[in-house]
Amino acid sequence: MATIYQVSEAAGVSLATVSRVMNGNAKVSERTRKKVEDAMASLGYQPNAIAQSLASNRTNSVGLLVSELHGSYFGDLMSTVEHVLKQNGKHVIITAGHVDEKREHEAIEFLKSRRCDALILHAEAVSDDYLKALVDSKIPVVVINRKVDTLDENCFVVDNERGGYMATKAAIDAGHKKIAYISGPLFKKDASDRLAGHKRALQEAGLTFDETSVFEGDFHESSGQEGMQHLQKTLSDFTALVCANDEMASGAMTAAREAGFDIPSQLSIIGFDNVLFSRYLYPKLTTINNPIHAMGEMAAYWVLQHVYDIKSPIPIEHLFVPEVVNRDTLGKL
Amino acid sequence: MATIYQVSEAAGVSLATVSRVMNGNAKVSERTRKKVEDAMASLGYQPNAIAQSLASNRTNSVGLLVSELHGSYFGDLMSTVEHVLKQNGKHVIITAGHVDEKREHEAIEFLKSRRCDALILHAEAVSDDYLKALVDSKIPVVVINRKVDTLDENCFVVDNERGGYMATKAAIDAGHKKIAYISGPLFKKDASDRLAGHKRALQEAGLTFDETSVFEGDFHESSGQEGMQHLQKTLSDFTALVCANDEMASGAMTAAREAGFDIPSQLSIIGFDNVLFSRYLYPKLTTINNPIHAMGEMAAYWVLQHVYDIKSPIPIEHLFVPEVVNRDTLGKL
DNA sequence: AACAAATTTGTAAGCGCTTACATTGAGGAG
DNA sequence: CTCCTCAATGTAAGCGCTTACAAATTTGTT
Repeated sequence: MATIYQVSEAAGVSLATVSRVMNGNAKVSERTRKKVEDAMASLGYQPNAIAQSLASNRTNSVGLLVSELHGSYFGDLMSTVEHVLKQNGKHVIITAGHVDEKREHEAIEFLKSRRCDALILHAEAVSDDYLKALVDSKIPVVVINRKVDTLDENCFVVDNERGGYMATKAAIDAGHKKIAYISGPLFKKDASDRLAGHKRALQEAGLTFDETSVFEGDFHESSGQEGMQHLQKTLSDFTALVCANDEMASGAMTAAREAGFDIPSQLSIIGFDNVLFSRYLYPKLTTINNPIHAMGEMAAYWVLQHVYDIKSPIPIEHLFVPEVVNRDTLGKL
Repeated sequence: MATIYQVSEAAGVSLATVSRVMNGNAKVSERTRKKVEDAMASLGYQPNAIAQSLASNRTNSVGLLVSELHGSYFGDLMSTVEHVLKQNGKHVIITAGHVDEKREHEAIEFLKSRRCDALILHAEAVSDDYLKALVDSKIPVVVINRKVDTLDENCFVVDNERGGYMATKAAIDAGHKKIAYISGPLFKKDASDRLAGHKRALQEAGLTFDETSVFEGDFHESSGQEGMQHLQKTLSDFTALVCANDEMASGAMTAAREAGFDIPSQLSIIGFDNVLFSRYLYPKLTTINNPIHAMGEMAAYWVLQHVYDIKSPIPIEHLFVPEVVNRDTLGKL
């Protein structure tokens, strides 16, 4: 593997000059530039990014922490962030935190040790204080899908309360009066916000909220099944079921079908997130769009603007609004 | 950010000693080790991975090229590879090639420029010659889901021909005589292999293969829909449809349903890959398991063994066998 | 107690780059 | 022709580590 030294020798110039043509930031005469470029080409020279980073204190890479490397939601997020950043010559280093405090922490430390120029975090398990300390530590950080008190400028979130409200409102508008709910784990902010929205919609419509009509799941498909089975036993005659995410909605659909319900004529189901596969379900799932694509894009633009001085083509916004995606699982009553 | 120099000063030892306790590879007395560790802790020292890499010529990171960052197939692959490697203290740097020769090439060059210790490639677009040159260039490389002639030792593949055979055989065993096929883009080896298996199963059963019974898709859902619509017009009375992947099977199911077919009583459908969402489809898709998980794991173990001298817990194998996953879309005739 | 061997620690030379600063050489002004 | 300016290039000091080798210290022997 050729080094800059060999290139400089082949071209008959100094190291510094080779560096200059590589980075294109200082004046180099046309003639020497040509010589250097020829030398590079003939040696098959490839700069050592590690050495560049060490010397320049810039890695041109941004760290991305996701909870999992699989699943539609994170797939979307990774794709989007990578797309925007790569277009601008920056690279993404992806790590997974698995919704575990220790592992998230390690993952973030790893990204820091790789000297990423910035971090984009979908961190669910680490504490607010840790995130605040991180921001204070000077490394540019943005947080996706989580609102940390004094860090408004760094957070990009969807209005989960509003989304939960919209889901239930949609059911109410379709004539449903008895609406069950399968929530996510309520210690998670997004889960409890969505449930709060559900309650608000109920109240606004003059319907009374009843504890027994909600089942607390864990955002995974299986808990959607469990939830449906449970609700069916304990709660009579509900005609609509709002689920706090699409995975659980899918599980609930399976359980409902097994119990002999036709969807949507006998039971309406509404999901949340609008992940890719919600379209593949049968019937196609009516859900709330979680603009993860837009958030990822925005986070990437924020980084470009704040870290690399590349102006964002769109104004930076921090709060995203969800919307109803009407498909086939919500029936009119 | 503290440096090794500050630690050495605080601990009252030399740089080298600090380095030694960090790496734990040379003898250091208990007392000095303690001093150094205390100094590290009190300074919140975090080694600069970039500098370590430059000096040691080891990055402890392996590059992973996938075609896309989203989708179940690649999600599985990334998760598995990361899991195995992280357990052994190695990190994964993920890039996407988007099935485009130029972009795959760039992605690989990026990984090389980051001085990854090894590369795990799901490369679909670059040439065999390029891959051979890469292997020759001394950087440890493994190739997933693609067989390159002289590179047996570096390739991990599923027996696609056999998988195609099994899919069609399953339909035949269930009593089907007229079987349609939606293939992937035939310039791709896996797609043509699967089709070859299909033909062999037909032949073995004494059924004649007919060009008009196959539609060439592109592995995406929409081409499954198109394929179904096309076949339905041009081909009469087929009772089973084998699709070269699950996405297309999903599309075909949608189109079939729209055309009024009941699955599986009127039309059986078989997919390929057994990606996560195949379980969410309704009816649940009968498919061929593509052991991407096992391949990813094996590739990671290969790297651990060949690059880091960590013995693989399982024997290294290069050819993986697919298997039928019986669910609900294949009906008996 | 004296010395060799074994163990622990220190010294300093890189790893492949970037960049502040110094040098060189043209071209223009007087 | 001399002096100055400015653009182009070179020099060399790091960036924060690892590691061969040398030096110092400890341990074991007799």
